[in-house]
Amino acid sequence: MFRTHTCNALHLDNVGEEVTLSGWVHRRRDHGGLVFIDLRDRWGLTQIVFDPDTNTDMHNLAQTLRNEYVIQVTGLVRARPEGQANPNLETGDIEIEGRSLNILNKANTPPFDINKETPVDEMIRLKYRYLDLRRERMQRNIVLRHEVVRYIRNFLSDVDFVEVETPILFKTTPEGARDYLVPSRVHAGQFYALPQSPQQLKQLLMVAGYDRYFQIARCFRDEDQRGDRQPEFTQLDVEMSFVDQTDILDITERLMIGLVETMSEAQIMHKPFPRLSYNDVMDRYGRDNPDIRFGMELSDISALVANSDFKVFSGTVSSGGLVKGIKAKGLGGYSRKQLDELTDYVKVFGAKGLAWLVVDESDEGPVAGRSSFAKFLSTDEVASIIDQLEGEPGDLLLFVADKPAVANESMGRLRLELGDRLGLRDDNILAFCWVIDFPFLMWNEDEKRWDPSHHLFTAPVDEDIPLLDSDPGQARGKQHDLVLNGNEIAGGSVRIHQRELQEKVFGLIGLELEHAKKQFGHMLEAFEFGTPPHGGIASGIDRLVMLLAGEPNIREVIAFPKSQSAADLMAGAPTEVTEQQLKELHIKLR
RNA sequence: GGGGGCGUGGUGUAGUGGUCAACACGCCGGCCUGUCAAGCCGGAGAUCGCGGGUUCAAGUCCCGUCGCUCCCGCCA
Repeated sequence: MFRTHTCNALHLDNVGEEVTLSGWVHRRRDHGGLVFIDLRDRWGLTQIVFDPDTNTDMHNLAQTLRNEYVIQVTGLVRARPEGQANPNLETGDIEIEGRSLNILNKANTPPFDINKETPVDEMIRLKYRYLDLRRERMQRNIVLRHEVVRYIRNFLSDVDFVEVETPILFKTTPEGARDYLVPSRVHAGQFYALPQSPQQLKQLLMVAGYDRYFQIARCFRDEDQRGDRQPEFTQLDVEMSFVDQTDILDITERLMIGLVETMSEAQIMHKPFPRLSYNDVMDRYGRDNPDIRFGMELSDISALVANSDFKVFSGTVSSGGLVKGIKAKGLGGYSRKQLDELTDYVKVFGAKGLAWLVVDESDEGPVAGRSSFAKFLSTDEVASIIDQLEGEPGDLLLFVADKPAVANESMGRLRLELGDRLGLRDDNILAFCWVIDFPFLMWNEDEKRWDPSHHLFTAPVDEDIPLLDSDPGQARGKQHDLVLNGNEIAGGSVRIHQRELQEKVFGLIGLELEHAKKQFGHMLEAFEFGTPPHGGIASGIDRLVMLLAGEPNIREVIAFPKSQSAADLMAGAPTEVTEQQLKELHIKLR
């Protein structure tokens, strides 16, 4: 038997027991006489004391111990001497008087500190991931991740969901992200694709009558990485039959609230979660994943400046653009340099510039002080702008005039930046909200056609179905996104379950029926065998755990993540393969 | 595909044209019987990511390249 207890288990009431512990040498303190060893396992630390008076040979052996040696110790639990307890340790009231020591395995000096949370270059952490995973931060995150997944499984199982595994080797779909392809040996020249999500399969499970399905599903997308995007990631995938959108939102909301209140100390800002329309959030926050922890909403001043002499504003409005502003409370003292920084910030998102105005005090109330543009406007126009943004002396007003997409995106991002600068984004607050009533279709200017704003199988809002013929851009879809502190953490929709409507949508997005049949024939055919109304949602587990753990990127909550260039720095993947392997797969490199 | 940041002993950093590349932690050795980031003393350890160039002289400047990272594009 390697151990009788783990390293976080012993307390004063175990005093007098002979115990055996196994683990890693976390730290050693060698006093020449006494040798103290902090023994570590996943559960915690226990101090072992080796005393030369107890057993000289064993004490000598203890002096040879080094960090990360794997050892087994048997000894007597005893209370620490008066005043020697360590309140920072769960086991800090006791120690083990070492009576026998067995070195199970020696260890090389690790390339970085395991026993300290010192920063280490990410390349080295990834190369020695198995050592990084030994560190407290990663152990905490990986265990949290397990607890999150366990909570989800229990919750959904308790309300009659069935977990079903779906294939990893599936079929390529040219829509959406780039696929990871797997060559077929048996079928020369043909390829499987790794699923970008189990979308089609979960809908087919509804056709099959499983009614309530979920899966902790691995998904694959061959796109460039971000801090919150890995080539393979994990989704909580959910699909339900005989539901409308409200049913999906309600159960997801119950799951999220239960999960977060169990796993996190942070406070949920709004219960129930606000349900906001796409148009509303775009107007107020400039993006479809708003951070509603703080106000500082955007203000559309297009109408106020449509006829002004300032061509940057009026010209933008007359060509269908927007002029949107934001009030940065108390930042009127910003220097030219700081204003230039903010200008550079919005330029990243396509804005051509940033107009600014500092509000000053006067006898008649707030007036324009320093400004990049006020001189081009009438006094009344300036006054109406200050009035609409509720500018007060000392405030800084900022504006972008551009196409709606650019004005919204750049100002929406600027709002987040200002929120950071003003310390308004408190990590101890979790502000969930639903975004619904998305446009059903988005005009694709490059291809001159409509694209589905969510995916091909999303249903339009019932009352908007006639609009599909008359004014498709105005139709809303039964899509829903769950947003947490400005991060999209789940998204889904009610699906189309009737073939006629599905074919109509294919037609709208310019997908030839013949082509559609080739790609999605199995779906279309399935829909004719008695498909229940259904819908669902999928949630990014990595992002969710990242937010719950307070980590800045999802690599910190994934045991073996890829680098930004999609490489595994530990194992060294991807690699070249042998000529023989290529030959079997009918592949010639070029 | 594009833009920014970083790359110096094992780790984290300092060094922005001129001694022998500095400091902390770690490592090795010695001393040390109540530490818990133990302490004190001593020591080893770096062709400054790689290649090229400018210069009397390059860790430092220039070009290229590789890697990590952040962002834009991309991500139905």
